Amino acid sequence: MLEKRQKAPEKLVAKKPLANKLTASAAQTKPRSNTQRELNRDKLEADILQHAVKMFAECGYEGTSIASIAEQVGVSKQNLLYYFASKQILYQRVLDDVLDAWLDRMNSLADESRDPQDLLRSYIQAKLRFSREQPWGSRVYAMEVIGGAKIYGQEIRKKVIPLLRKDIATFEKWISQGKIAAVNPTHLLFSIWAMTQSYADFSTQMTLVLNQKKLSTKDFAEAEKLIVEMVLAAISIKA
Amino acid sequence: MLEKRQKAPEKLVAKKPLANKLTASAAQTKPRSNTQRELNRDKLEADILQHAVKMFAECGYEGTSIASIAEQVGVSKQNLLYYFASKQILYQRVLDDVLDAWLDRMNSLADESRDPQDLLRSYIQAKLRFSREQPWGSRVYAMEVIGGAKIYGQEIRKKVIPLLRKDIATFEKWISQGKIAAVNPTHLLFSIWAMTQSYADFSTQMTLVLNQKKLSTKDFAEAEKLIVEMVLAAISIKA
DNA sequence: GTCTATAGCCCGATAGAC
DNA sequence: GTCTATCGGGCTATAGAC
Repeated sequence: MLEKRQKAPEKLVAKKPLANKLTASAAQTKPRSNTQRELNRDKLEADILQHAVKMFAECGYEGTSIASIAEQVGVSKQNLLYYFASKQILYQRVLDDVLDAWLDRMNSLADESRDPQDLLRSYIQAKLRFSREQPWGSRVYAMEVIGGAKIYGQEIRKKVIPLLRKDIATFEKWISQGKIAAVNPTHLLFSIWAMTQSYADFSTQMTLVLNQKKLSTKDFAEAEKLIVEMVLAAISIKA
Repeated sequence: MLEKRQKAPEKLVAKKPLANKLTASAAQTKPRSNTQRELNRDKLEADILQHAVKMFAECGYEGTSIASIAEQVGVSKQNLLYYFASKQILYQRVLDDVLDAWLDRMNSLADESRDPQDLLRSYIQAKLRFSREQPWGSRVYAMEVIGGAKIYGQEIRKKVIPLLRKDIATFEKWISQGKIAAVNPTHLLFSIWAMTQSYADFSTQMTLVLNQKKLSTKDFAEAEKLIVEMVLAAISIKA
């Protein structure tokens, strides 16, 4: 099982196969045509990534064949492999993009000019919005973590864990400053993460309960209201 | 993608391949030997299911080969296929057992002799205990749901959704009786589910944050304390 | 960059001897 | 019930023509 995934332990650089240096040198002779080509390449890359994230979310890493992604995009499997040299590189690029988009949205909790209440409200809003707008990315990330993060663990260690620890440290500072109640900061963060994440990961089950085809804007608004209420109640200092 | 999974749309009965009627007739001639055989068969079946749930949790449905499960159990792939006629039947049996064990543990919220506070505390405790004691089952279920419940959706509709709706109805009754605050009952249940479930599904990420090899009893105790606090605070009627 | 062709492997499942 | 043998098919990835 593991051998299959790890039989290529060489450094897999999830970057564009033909780097921009090529573009730079060729741009001196045929600037316009080359720019056009570059645009096409970026467009196709974006197309591939967009379909890949959906298929990985629906079928998992092993359950998704590059042929099926290529079919959705409308290119040949071999052509897809020209842009992404291997399935694992494509998968890592998908997760890179998910993390980048997530990091973009999540403001830091460390802004000292704002109240903990305000910051937590924004944090919950941002994470819920990510679940709503990028459910496939959330799900691919979730499946990777649930399976033990066999492929993307190192990147999670580098990019996600330090951020979570920083958020926990912020909670601890608030507690020591008497700004919020002395709740367990680690599990508070885990709970916020769990509640917001689940609106992407478990939406299938939720829509079955609600008897809807998909979660509506109203559902997310009500979710936000309840989660914010619960978290603010948890950190409010009892009289 | 889908065709592969659904190319066998005949009714897949996830039951023991050789039913007990065989045992009953043979038992009249060779009662002891047959009972012994039956015990061996049950033991082997249990062994297979135990290893299968771990592998499905770690590698997903498509990522797990029946050969790798057989290897773990110590039988041949063909022998495994004698007990479970196909990979999909084995997978469904795994999920059947997960649901059965879960339903066993989860007491109903409908016990009218107990307070909402007590019932919710027990509910959270039971669900957290399931995450702690059967993390693999929880993860297999989670992965199935995240991927859209393509294989097990019908069973979820039949067995899980009605229960969740019943729990929500109980919340609504409590609200109408003035026993708890008028929170959104649906999203309250989603939140409880999310927070408790995540201690199985996201334990990989949690242990990285905590810098531990695995979640400890103490971690679960602290989680329970915070989740119970948050939920009870949410349903407490403001003065 | 896109195509055809195919190598090389793993997989699920079956057939049939014992 | 367990074994050996194997079929038929899908998969990733590469080779090489254009």
